[in-house]
Amino acid sequence: MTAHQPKLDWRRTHTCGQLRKSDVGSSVTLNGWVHARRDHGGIYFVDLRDRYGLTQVVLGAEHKDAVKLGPEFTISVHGKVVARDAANINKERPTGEVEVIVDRLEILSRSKVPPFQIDTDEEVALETRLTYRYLDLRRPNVQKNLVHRSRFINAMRRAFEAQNFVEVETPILTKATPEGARDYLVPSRVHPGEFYALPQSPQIFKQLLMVSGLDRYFQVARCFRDEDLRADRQPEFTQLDMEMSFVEEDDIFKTWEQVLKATFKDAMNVDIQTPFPRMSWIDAMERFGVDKPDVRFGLELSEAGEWAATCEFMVFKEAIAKGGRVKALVVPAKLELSRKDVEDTLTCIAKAAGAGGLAWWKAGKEGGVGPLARFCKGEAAASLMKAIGASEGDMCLFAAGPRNQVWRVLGDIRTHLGKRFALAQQGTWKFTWVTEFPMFEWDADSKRWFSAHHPFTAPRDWDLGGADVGPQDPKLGELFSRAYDLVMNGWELGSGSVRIHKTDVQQRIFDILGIGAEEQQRKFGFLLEALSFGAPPHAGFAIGLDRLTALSLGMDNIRDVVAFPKTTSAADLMCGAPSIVAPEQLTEVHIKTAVPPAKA
RNA sequence: GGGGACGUAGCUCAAUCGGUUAGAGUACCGGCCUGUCACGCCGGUGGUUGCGGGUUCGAGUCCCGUCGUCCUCGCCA
Repeated sequence: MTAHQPKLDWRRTHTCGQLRKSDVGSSVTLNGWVHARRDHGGIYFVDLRDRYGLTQVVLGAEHKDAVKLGPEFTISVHGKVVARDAANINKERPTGEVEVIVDRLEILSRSKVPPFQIDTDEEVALETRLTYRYLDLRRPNVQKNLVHRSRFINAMRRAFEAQNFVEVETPILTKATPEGARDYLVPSRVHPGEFYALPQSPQIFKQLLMVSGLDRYFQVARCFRDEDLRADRQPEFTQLDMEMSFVEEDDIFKTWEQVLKATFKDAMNVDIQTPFPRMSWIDAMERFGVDKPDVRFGLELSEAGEWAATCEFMVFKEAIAKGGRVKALVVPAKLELSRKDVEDTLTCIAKAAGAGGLAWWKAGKEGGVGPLARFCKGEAAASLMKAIGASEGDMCLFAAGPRNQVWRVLGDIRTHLGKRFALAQQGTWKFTWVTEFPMFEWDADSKRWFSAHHPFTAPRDWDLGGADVGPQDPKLGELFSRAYDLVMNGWELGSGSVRIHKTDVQQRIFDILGIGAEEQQRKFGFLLEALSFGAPPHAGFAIGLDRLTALSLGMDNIRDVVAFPKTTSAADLMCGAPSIVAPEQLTEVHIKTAVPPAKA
């Protein structure tokens, strides 16, 4: 007659971040990982950790198992919640006023000694962290980034749904595109010698959804680009992608301003300023020298062309005569740039940006100091100071040459100075819409035009002669598009455009890009066909969620907000991807590699 | 594809001008400790200095190559 013994239940009644003074007296069961252990001979303390926090559990001498507990063992403890003596309260922890006196300990899972310590904030080499990413993610500071990301994305979802958007999934196995980034290819088993491509973005599909009448679409979309990596670029990344019908730029801007305002409030309780200021691309370049200006600080570029045209400094004079530009960056005297700073560091930046050198002048009514001083005698000094808005003692830096180079030189220097003097106020999020980008960019190597944004972007000024010029016409470089970027704190967060919704316009753009009629049909026939069935005017936008969530945490490496990121060489150190595959697998998909089987 | 930095104990780092047996902290193992909270104290194990070659009486250190990680230029419609 064996009485039926109910099996002891090891499952938790509370999490490790939950217990407070109000729980004193109750019996609880906690599950978690052994974080830190403190053995005092007759008494043994364990900080038990789970996603929610740490709770100190106390084991008396009767628990012989306790001394066998290793770091990162997974255990279950049952016991009574007691209040700590005033002297023993840990003010650093939310659970620090209580502890659990354990009457039952069960080891759920043992652990090998971990390759690095989970219970410290010691910096560990990324190589090791990524190899054991599942352990790295146990570290509270790393884990909280993923939790934040989840909260952030869900807040965005709610904001879009509140505005009647429909979330639609688009294919991952799709078609290679001739323009843009390098595609990741997937061989087809069923169609020998043919390939799918992973999407660089859901661009064409979302436009087709507008043709379908979905009207408002969004998606948390994974995108793939086979290009080299950076701190802010992974080969696969996530966009919050959207598209709207019967709208123009304004509507997209307003929608996103609402979504981002709601998201920052919802996920972070941060109030961001809306509407976001708008700035044309040409203004951004002229004022800041870059298309993604950090507007948290001033230090804007000034115009020196008029002064340069009549000055005695031949480099300036000739630059203007050749149709180039001369601009200046006036660095206030209080920032204290030394001659060495200018002639070493800043000149180095200028040269890297394509300049021959960096002309400088410490402004002064008596002619100032520096290489430019001898051209600034008498009236010239005063007129230059007036032209560029400099005061006595300011350090004035000049770039002369083709406008793209002038912008870049001074833009790079401005960005550098912003970082060096910490000019940007931390903890603020300043958004700007940058609008009216150039339509085409000339590629000197292939001697043809490329879309600055993508080939489906509507031109702003179709009448400017664009409809008649041939595909080699330099005038195409003067055309602007209806593309726009969202910039925050000097980062490009996302981009979008008003789209072409007419077949003939789309065909004309393909013509200019050197995509012939036959190729247009083969590669984009379905899109051109779709546009011929009453396509509504539409526009869209996509934001890089990895960058946005990283920035909202004050980080500048997106690996910190990606669960399983890849290295600079696009490898996954944990699972060992990419890897060779069995010859049979290759045969099945009709692939023969040109690489000898060296690393087997 | 180019440039730069780095690679030493499980982890984080040190090692003088090229010179004795490559050290420290931490982790781990053993011992002690009933109020700690990154507990403390005592003792111990632990090294193909990424890998291969070269120079040298002698290489962690210098040279060449290679692999890996990071940053960056090109690239990323």
